Parts: sequence; C-alpha cells; structure tokens
Amino acid sequence: METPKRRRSATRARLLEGALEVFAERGFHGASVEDICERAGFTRGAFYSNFGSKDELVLALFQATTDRLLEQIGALLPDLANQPGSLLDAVLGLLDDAAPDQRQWHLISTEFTLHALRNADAAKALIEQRAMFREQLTRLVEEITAASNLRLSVPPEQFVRLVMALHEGARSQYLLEPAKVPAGSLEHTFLPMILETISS
Amino acid sequence: METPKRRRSATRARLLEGALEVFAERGFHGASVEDICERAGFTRGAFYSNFGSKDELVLALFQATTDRLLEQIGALLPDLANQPGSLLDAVLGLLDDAAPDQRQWHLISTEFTLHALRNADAAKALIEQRAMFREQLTRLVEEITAASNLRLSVPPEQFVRLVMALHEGARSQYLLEPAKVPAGSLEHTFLPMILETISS
DNA sequence: TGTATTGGATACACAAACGTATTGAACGGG
DNA sequence: CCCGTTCAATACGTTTGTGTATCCAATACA
Repeated sequence: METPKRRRSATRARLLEGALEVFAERGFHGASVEDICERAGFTRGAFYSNFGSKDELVLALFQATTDRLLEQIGALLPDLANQPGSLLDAVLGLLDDAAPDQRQWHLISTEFTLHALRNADAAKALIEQRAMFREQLTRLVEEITAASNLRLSVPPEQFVRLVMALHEGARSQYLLEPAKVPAGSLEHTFLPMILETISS
Repeated sequence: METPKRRRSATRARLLEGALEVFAERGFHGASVEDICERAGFTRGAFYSNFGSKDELVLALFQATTDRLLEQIGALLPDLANQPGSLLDAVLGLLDDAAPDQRQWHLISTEFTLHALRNADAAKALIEQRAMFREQLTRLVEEITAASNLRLSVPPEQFVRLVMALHEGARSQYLLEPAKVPAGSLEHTFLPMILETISS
C-alpha cells in the first residue's frame, strides 16, 4: 500500500545509487546530473523533483553511504567482538567488510575527503562521520582486549587512528598496483609488530 | 638573449603554476581553463598557444611537479644520508621537505591518484613516478643502514612502502583535523616500534 | 466515477566552458 | 629598415550542463 511515497523513495534511492556509481567513475565535478539520471533510468525531471541541486545530492549521498556504512558496522560488530580470531583480524576484517565494494568506496570516500578539505561544511560532516567510525572501531578494540586480558600501552583510539591511516594508504597502493601490493599485505606484516610492542 | 623562447617558456611556467594553485583549490574538473589563465595573468589565447587541451595540461603539470619533486629529493638526499640523526628522521624528513607546500601537494597528488585510478594512461605515469620516488627512499634507507651497521629483516622497499602508506593516511587525518592529529604524530609514535622489531 | 494531487517527462531558457579563427604587436633575421 | 614569424589578445561559434516551467499520467480520495 501507499505506493506513492514508496515509489518516490524508490526513485530517490535509485538516483542515489546511480550517483554513487557515476561519481566513482568520473568524480563529483566530472559527472553531470544528466549522467546520473541516465544511469538510474530517469530524466532530470525526476532528479529535480527529488533533490534541489547537485550540491544537495552530494551531501545526501554522503549521508546515505555513511548511514549504510555505520549500519553495516553495527551488524558486523557483535560477531567480530565475541567470535574467535585475533584483535587484528577483527579490526581489519571490519575495515574490509564494512563496504561492499572496496574500490568504489575508496574512490568515493577519497573524493569526499578532497571535497571536505576545500569546503568547511563538508569537512564538518566528514569529521563527524570519521569520529563515529573511529568510535565503533575503538569500542571493538576495547572489548576484545578486555575479553583477552590484554593491556595496551597506548590509547585504543590512537591505535585505531594508526590502523585507519595505514589501511587507507595501503589501499591506495593496492588499487594502483594490485599485482605488486597484495591486498592487506602491509597491514598484516607490520601491524602485528606494533601490537606485540604495545600490548602486555 | 633569445627573448622569444624564454618568454614563451616563462608564460608556460606561469600557466603551470597557476594551474597548480587552481587545481589544488577546486580540483581538476572544477577548475576551468579560464580560471587558470586568470590566475596566471593571461587569457585563453596564451593557454591554447602553449597547450593543446586541458587534458594535455594535466599531464604536463604532473610531469612538471614530478620532475621538481625528484629534483628536490636529489638535492636533499646527500645531506640526509651522511649527516646525523636516525634512519627515521631522514626518511620522514625527506617526505616532509620534498614538497614546499604539504597541503597543496597532498591535494594535487590525491587528485592525480584518483585520476589515475580511472585512467590507464595516467595510471602508467603515476606508477612510474611512485616507483622512482620509492627508489630514492629505498636508496636512502640502504645507505643509512649500511653506514650504521644495521640489518633489516624485511626488504627495504617494503619498509619504504609502509612509511609512504602510513605517511599518506596520517597526512590526510592531519589536514582534516590539525588540532586533533599533530603533524607526524602517528609516524613518530609507531614507526620506531616497527624499526625496533625489524632491525638487528 | 470524477476530481485533485503528485511524480516524473518534456521542452525551454540561460550560463559556463571549450576550442578556433582572426588580429595585433613585438622581436629576429635579412 | 623592412619583412616574416611568433606569441598572446580578442572575438566568435559550439557544446555542455544547470535549473525552471510546463505537461501528462497515475493514483488517492470523495
């Protein structure tokens, strides 16, 4: 029932999906509204009926992907926290599984980070999202260390920042040269050394 | 003497300089040729007299900045290799001092990396540049370890890849929240642990 | 069943950007 | 000293992209 509202939100969702794809392929500025609509199977009429402008779409898309990401994390967390495996496996697993498509996610998030470095409003939104993301990861680290009687000599959040930074840089290298830098190789060779050093 | 050619290359240089600034501010697609010319103090006539198209400019700019970067590194290397300080100080110092403006360099290189992830030609150029960059850093590491009778249990190049990845990710965090993530803090807290572990 | 509303398509106006063609001026060579 | 060339400015045409205004169909509701 209530087909109208559902229809509306469905087209909105398809437009967002199309925007995600086209933005990943050509970047925010490189993609035209027309491109996005075409990808989603609509015309610009549908677009401007759902979004006020392209800028508004960018923000909405960021919010939507952010929400999905955090939701996905929320779903993964319990399993990772309790189940077997090491602390590192849990954290890296979360980073890898949080987004369905690593390449697309990397392109989009990098694009949005660039955008944020040039735009105060976007920066605010991004900072907040990253904070929530870190919070989840930090919580995971705390739970696992507590459960296994581990003590870290550095604040968990700083360790999380390290893992995120390394993961981002490594992913960039991997996407550029998949053959030369196997996925996760840097993380898996060096992070155990860190953990060994900071845990007691 | 020979004013004509020098004049030409001077305007070309100013256009490249303008492009660097405007690209950093608005991104490749966001910046118009007109913007660049205005910044450089010319009109589009000058631009199309020096470059065939915007795409050609992007490549030329990448080459120019790459050349300057490698040249700068070549100038810094001898000092860092012989002089005092630790291995880490040398490597991180090189990464910090190679580009005159960290923020601008990060924006541009990130932008170009995104471009490369979508464009095979750009990818080829970037891969080559990164390889030369790594080579220089690797050489530096090898020289310093040799001079101080150090042995690393991992290939120097892999260590360099680690440092570059971490540096990139950390710089991204720093630029977004300078107050929360002091410049180089992640590198300086965690890389010594790695070095301790892998050196003998 | 008729009417009002809503969502999306079509058509249109306008602005921005790219690239070209032409012009003018300065300098080099004969 | 004049002529040819070269570099950058100006002027122009064309394309692309955004946003608006209008139209049409389908569904909700009376």
